[in-house]
Amino acid sequence: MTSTPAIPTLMTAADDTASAAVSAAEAADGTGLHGPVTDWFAEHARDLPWRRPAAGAWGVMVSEFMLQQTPVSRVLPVYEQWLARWPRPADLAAEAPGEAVRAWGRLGYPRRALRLHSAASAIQERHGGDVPREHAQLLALPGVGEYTAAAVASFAYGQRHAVLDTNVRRVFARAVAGRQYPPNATTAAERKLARALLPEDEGLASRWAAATMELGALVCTARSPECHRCPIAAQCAWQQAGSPAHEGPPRRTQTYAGTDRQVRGKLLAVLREAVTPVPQGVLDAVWDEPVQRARALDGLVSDGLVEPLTGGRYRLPHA
DNA sequence: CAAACGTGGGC
DNA sequence: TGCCCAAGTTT
Repeated sequence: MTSTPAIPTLMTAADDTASAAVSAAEAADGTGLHGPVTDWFAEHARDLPWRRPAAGAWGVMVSEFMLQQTPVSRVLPVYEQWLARWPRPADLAAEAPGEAVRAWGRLGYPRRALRLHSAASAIQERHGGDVPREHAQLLALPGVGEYTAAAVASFAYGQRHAVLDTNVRRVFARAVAGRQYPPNATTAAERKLARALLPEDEGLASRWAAATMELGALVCTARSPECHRCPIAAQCAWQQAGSPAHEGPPRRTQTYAGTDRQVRGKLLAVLREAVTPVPQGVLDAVWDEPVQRARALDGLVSDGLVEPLTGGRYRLPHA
């Protein structure tokens, strides 16, 4: 290392110490963080099915859809059944979308099931049935955003991409910016930092992405981080600052009880279990407030999650 | 860019 | 009990 790559700051005066710490560590392995974090990962990584070589790019992609806003423990059983039933994108694409919604079970955010089905169809039509390798082509698939495109390219194909999920953002917020939590929405500064911290070597970059994510999931957790188990605790800006509590606007929380979302969930739960079309009256029983109930059902229909039939009957979408 | 979008487990 | 949080994307 003869030169020190520029490490962007997170743009606040409070981050001077963090920037200095990272810049100083540059002399070692690029950041001083790569070795400790990837070594820790090599020893402590969970043996998750989508990390096994047999999972393939499709397995990785399915897992990424399911893991969006959803804990690993709840994904595991659904993932196994899904891959057993639809081992390739073509297998899913050949099914009615409603079957994807049904198999999604209670994972939540069922539009993901619909989008995964659409993505499988797009893969079949545009990419000959193989999950594309290029970031731009991944990003063009339904339900694939910035994070998922980078994750599939990195985890499935070993490419060098900044993978910025909630875990990584929290790790960087603490280790580098010295803050307890990252901003509510991903910022340009965070993207810049993630790119700057990315190891040059492709293989190492891929492991780094998975390792920082795992560190955030297992050690540097939101509620009660276990800093005594952290491989970079000694270099952590937040630790060095005395673990200051979060400042600024409260992190946005979502309400659920009494919302349309809850009603949609109840309606769809009935339709998932039904083998034959469901009469309006059965759906009416899940929620007593008629205006909200109708609005929720309309929403499900316009989202393509529910198909209205003649005679006021409904079912999961067949095409 | 804020808001919508499910569900369940932990503390 | 009730709030917080979980590998985001879309509009």
